[in-house]
Amino acid sequence: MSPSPSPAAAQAAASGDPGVPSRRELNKAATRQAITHAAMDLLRTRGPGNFTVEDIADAAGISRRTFFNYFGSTEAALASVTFGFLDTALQQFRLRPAGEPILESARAALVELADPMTVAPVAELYSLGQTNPQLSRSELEAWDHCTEQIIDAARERFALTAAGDVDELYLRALAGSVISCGKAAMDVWFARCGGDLTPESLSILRQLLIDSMGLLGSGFASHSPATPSPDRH
Amino acid sequence: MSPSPSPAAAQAAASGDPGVPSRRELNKAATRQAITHAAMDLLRTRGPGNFTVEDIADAAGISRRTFFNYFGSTEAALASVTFGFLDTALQQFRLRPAGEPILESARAALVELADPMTVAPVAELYSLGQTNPQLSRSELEAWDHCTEQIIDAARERFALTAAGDVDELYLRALAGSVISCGKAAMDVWFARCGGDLTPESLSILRQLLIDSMGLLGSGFASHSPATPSPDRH
DNA sequence: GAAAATACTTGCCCAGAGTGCAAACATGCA
DNA sequence: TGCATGTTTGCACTCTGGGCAAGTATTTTC
Repeated sequence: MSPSPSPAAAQAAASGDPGVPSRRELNKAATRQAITHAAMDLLRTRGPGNFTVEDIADAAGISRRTFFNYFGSTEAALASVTFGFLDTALQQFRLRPAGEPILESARAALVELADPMTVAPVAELYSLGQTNPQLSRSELEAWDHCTEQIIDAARERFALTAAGDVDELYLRALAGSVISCGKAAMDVWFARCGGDLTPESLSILRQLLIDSMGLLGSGFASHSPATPSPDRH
Repeated sequence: MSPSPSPAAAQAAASGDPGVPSRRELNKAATRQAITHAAMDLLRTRGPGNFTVEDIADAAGISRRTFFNYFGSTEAALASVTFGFLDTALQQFRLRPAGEPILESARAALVELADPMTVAPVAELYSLGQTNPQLSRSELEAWDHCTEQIIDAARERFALTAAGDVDELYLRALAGSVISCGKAAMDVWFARCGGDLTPESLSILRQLLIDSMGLLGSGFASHSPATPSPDRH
């Protein structure tokens, strides 16, 4: 309808993201959404392992074949929820000033996750999928993928401040540990609060994330592990 | 043939492991071995993704159906190699004195992995499977499984020295970080030495494992990351 | 040491996963 | 409008994974 939507669309397609999304992009995004929604619905109503790709496709109003154009498996469709969640953290991390200590950046990025809109889908996925090994495997993959991305982000940042080569061991060990600690905080939170989304529960999550980064920053100071540690051991 | 194999066998079956393994146990162990060997062979000769469960079964001299009595998938069969590898580390960890600082125990356990016989199968698996996403997923699972076990081992240990409740966050964050650092060391080693098994290469691996534990113990002290840290840059 | 109990293997069968291909359809661009 | 390019779909096919029941090996009992 608009006289010249084309150039804008072309630009959007050519460059990365910004600009006006084309019709095709909108369609794809909508289909993607429809699929994950349908998958989550089925997970809720039938429980893990009790529905097929065909069921999801039907519910999403597409063909089985098209489902596979978007995701490689039921679990992948569900894991996209976790991917989105972790991408949020990653974005936050990238926004932090380059001069900041890296653990501080990580802490800040992780704390952003303790937000109702952000954590809700993951909390639900977690509580529904707890028992299913297939699902857990996909979750692991999501966390691992995030680790890789943090490594890249951290490498870029260091490349700015330090000349010469970056210490790969430092990078990978740090990124892996940060993610592990984030995961640990989430696990403890789920175990303790059952994925509750009340403000109190979220503030517990926030504190757990902060504490886990604190532990990491202090080298897991050999305090008696029964002492939660905020002040001296 | 022997006059009374039965009582011994019964005892072996009844109790956990020790004692004389029964015929059945030997057969099962042999089949298991045959499967993983066959799978590794096929991985070597045809490359990842280019052989089926049926191929493995044929090569191992069993039926396809029997394969599935042992492993749920091709990847699971291959991942058993990694499981064995990580179990070695876990055993070492459990053998450490309870009073020792936990990071020191972890360091000691991980260093044991830098042994030709232990690391060889994993090194091969790693170099062959690098590209295959299915395989990597199974590897992730193995590391995660090991993390869970370390958590259990550490919890037990703390239960001895500390009264009262154990801090779950501390436990999970620590175990996760230790494993992540071990993984990081392995990754860097593979990238640098390509899974070489020469003494020099193994000594590099050993040092990487030690260094990664050092980083963890120092809270990733905010040194310039380009400085590999043993002495000053 | 033979028969009964138990564990393991195998073949058969079936539902579902995942993928290549080509025809139909939608969108973008001139 | 009409061509180029991207997306969806149906179809056919191979492979996975697992239930079941009959067959075979091992262990236990008498």
